[in-house]
Amino acid sequence: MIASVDIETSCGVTECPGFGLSNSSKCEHAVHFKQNKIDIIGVWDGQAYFQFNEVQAFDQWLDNTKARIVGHGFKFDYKTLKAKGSRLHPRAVFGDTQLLGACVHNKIPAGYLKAYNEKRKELNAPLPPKQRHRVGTPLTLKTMAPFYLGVEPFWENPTSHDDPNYNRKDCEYTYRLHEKLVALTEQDGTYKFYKDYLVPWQKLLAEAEYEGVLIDEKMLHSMYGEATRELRTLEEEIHGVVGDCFRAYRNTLVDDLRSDSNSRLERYLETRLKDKSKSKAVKKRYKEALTKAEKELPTQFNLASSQQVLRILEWAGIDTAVEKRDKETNNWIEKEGTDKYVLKRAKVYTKNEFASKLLKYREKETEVSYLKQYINAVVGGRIHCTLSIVGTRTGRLSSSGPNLQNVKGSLRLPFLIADPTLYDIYTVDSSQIEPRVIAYLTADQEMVELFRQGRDYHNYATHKFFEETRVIPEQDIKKSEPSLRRTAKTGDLSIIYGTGAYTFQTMLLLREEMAIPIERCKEMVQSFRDGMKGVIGWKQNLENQYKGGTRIHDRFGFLVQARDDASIHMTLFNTFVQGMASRMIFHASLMAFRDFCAMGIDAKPLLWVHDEVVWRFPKAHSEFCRKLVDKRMTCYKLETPHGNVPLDVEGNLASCWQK
DNA sequence: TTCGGTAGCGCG
DNA sequence: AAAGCGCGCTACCGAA
Repeated sequence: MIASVDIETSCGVTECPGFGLSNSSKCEHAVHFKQNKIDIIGVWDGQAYFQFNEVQAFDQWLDNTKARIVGHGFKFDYKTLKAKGSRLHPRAVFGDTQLLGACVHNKIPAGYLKAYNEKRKELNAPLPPKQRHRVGTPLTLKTMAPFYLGVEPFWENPTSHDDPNYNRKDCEYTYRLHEKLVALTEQDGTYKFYKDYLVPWQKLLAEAEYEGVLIDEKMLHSMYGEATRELRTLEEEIHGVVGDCFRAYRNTLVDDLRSDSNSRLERYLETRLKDKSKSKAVKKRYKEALTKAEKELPTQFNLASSQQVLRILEWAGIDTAVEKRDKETNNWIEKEGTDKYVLKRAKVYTKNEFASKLLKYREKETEVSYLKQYINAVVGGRIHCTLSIVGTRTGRLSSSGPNLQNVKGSLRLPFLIADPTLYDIYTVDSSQIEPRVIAYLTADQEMVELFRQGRDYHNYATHKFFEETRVIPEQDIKKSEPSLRRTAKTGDLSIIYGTGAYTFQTMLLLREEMAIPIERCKEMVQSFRDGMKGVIGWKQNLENQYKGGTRIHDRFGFLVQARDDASIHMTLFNTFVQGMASRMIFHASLMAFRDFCAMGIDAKPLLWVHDEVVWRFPKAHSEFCRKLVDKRMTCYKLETPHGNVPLDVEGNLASCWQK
């Protein structure tokens, strides 16, 4: 028997002012599986609706019926149920309509969503803030049920989320949606991908999110304190330098206030004031208000304001002109910017010291804001991010709440990941998986041979970029031409995806602080492309097929799609390579995890950063586990007419997360 | 006061 | 076409 399940939750932190509220401005506890409480567990078995308030009753029902459960975005429900003591086993979880929705070809069109969200806006207007209808996306039940089932859109009262009637509706619609979307995906030929990969992947993610990663809170706080102090020093230094500039800026603000005050006063005296004898008193009032406003003006620049930084940069003689693409017309337009590119340009081309100062400040400021995020995210000594498997078009994972896929290398020290007395932490990444996947897909003979012979891709690329280096044996490039190799490394992957000379120049400036004339960049890009004719040709052919309506699937059965609002040339091939690489790594972690489970070894992957996986291994078995994980990551058969492309991994066993 | 868009930045 | 792609988060800022 299949049954759909949906739970309603609210803040479960008794000392929180939002306690018991499902959707309040007080807190976000209702959506954290460790901080929420369950108000309703609703179940629809196709015939009848049941409701439980206690997980024990739900477990009892599950034991009796042996139901196979479907849900919508059920990972959250699963974690919450488990955290409240439910014995719900992953085996009992049969499907998820959100994952099905990601697989069906006929997705909700943009126009439909637009209409939905306009209606939403209308209904939201009279509602109190923070208690409004949430935005409808292509994968929310609120939009999927009306679209695929033809039922009326249903607008829950957002202030009382625990209304049993709404829960019943959610359960029923999930149940019907499941039947409908299974049929649709079977027609589309995507059901197999959903069943064999997405559902098991989702279950693995649920286990990892549930466990979370252990944090050394003491270290985290001390790093935050230290970074904050350093930031303050850098900030003071900058404010000390820009004093003149600030006073000029402040004068313009004062002038603005005065002229604004004057014009409002005049208008008032002319049009509103009937009793002219009161004009003196009015003037006095305006004068006082003006003085007060002037007193409240800032006493120093806000360095987080790009508008104000722009003034500083102009004062410091830094060129702020940048050229960007207009989103609508796709034309190049002149703009002003204060970003890293502008600052590095000033630092490298004109040796501007102020630019260096600001770069240092910005870097520290980012560290502080990241550390703050992590401090706020710790619950019970751990951070539990959410890993979304349908959040990206490419099929990569995305991480949120907080995003643990963009943690600066220098900030990874407090991430113990798991109890160091019991576990070793294994950080393993797949070496150069994207060019390897490219070699496999394109079956380019040179690239296949390159990897088969265990050679280095960046050395190879250096030969493609710089004709004059071809007299040097490839294996000697790294030590005899390190600078050229770094240049090649900067562009050897992205140029295949579409990077041109101008972007290449920018990347060289940002990453290597190299100042290369554009003509030289053009030559390098051209030279590289000429050397990669096989790969570029395959890419072109893929794009032509896609334009002709061919459905492109990767070896997992994943449908490869270009971005709607961008050119196929820029996104299709990248999507194929990036996504497939990520699926290979993720699936390898599932295979290894299953191996460990079968052997009774308590090893688990806890974090995925695209081509990097962070595991915890029981100390007694870590060497064995390491070998098995490496094997699972490298055992894919990437067959080409020129032989199989080998894979390679680089792993590090330690007591915390390694860079 | 809130909302939505933008700028900027981190990771792969 | 001077065409890298893929994400999430914070602060700012103008409009409502």
